[in-house]
Amino acid sequence: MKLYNTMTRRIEEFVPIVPAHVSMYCCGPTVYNYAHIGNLRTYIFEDILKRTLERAGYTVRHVMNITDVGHLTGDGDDGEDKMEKSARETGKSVWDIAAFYTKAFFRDEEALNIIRPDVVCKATDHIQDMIALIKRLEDGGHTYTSGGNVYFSIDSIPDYGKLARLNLSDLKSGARIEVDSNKKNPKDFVLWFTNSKFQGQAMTWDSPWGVGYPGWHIECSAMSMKYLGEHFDIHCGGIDAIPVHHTNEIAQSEAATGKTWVNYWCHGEFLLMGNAKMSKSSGSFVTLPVLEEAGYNALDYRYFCLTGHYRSQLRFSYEALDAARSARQSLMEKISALKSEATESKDPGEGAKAYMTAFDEAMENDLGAPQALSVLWKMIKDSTLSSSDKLAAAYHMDAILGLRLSEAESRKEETVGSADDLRLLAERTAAKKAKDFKRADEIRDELKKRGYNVKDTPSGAILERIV
RNA sequence: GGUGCGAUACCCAAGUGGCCUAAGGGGGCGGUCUGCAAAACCGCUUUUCAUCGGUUCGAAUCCGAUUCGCACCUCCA
Repeated sequence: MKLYNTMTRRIEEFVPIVPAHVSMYCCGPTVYNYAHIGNLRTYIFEDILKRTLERAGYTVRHVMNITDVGHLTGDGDDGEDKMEKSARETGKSVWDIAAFYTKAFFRDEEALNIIRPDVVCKATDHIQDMIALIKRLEDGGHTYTSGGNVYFSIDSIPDYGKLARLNLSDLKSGARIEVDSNKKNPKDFVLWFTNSKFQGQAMTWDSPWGVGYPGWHIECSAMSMKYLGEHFDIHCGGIDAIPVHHTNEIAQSEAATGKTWVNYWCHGEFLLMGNAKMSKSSGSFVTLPVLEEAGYNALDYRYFCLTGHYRSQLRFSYEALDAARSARQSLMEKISALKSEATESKDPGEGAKAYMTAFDEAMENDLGAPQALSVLWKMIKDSTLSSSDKLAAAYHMDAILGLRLSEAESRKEETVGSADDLRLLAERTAAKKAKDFKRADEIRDELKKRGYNVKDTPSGAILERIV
């Protein structure tokens, strides 16, 4: 299994800390709003990574956090809590907001056939773990208190910014924002707030430094170490997390333990909307339910994501999504036909196995999903393979692709349409036989109005729901 | 101002020194089948990889310049 590691900027052979086992932490959603399809692209990438690791023979322990304490918005470390803002705008409590959007998030994940992580941990359930970690940093001399807040001092460690390859002297902190005057170094960041210029925070906890709430980065360090240990294999997220969030996570985690924290850093690229990235803060964004209401299946979006490499920007457009939908529907149609032709389930023959191997090789080479998908199509169209072999190979591939191919309806079992619809269909068949084509076409039009296409297959006419 | 990344045929998108006269999908066109359609199947849409120059026996792939686009240095997947 080969993976691109952001830390080394190279594709490396993956070597786990514990043989045959992978510990993987993924930055989860901040639940103050719906996830948009750009967010979801990253979770699809992580799901594909996990499935591929399992195919490669590893047992994966997958941990994801839910940021329900809210990251801040606006200027520097002293902004307004997004959850507070959302709560104020909707008139609900911050706890209600978090619960509502957490539920919505997992509904989207389910629709996209993303396997639920082994551990899903909420920040608000782990405040004591964060406090303990901050205490440890304080004892190690990595913190200072200023203006009521506890800061992490980046000058207390030798290699701050190594993931992002930040050149500290060239950075213009404050080029776009005002620097917090309490900071000794502009890149220092808050571990614990007791002093916010926004009063009336609903979420506060007691701590050795006073009543307040944790900074943005400490939750991922505290929870990942709690569930995966102080040294684990893979940490995932979106590329935007590299220069600040992951950089600070590394700083505080390695300062606390004094050793390497994570071996492999994997980042998913952005989904572009037109020519710009999709973002929550810009106000307008597309969610999965928006696509579903427009008549797309969530899996059309999953397929769309698979057509591009996870480390390349992918441009979203409805034209591209239409293409993905056509391709996926055609694939389901072919699987459906194979299901009715396949005779017995046995070990696939050599020809099919060659495709399966090519598929796995593409996936295990830094997740070459687009190439893997092309292997699937070539296999499907290979006339030298039996239907049984094709079906077995397709299922093997779908264990990673996650397109729910096995749920394609078999033509044999297909019973689309009500009794009345089927009676009409039979009447059309009779009319055709009697060469009453006028009547036959009338019935076909009527069925179309009812939402079905009529398909004349070698084994007789069938109905297909118009999507 | 600094730092990364990208530009591939009608569209999306792989490929990163010879197996590339560029995978796969979508769309379009033509054909087979059909009473006609739809579906299915077959073929075409492809000597071409932003531009210019260089390295090399050989470049979409490496180097340099140019143009355009994106991202990050503020929260963001």
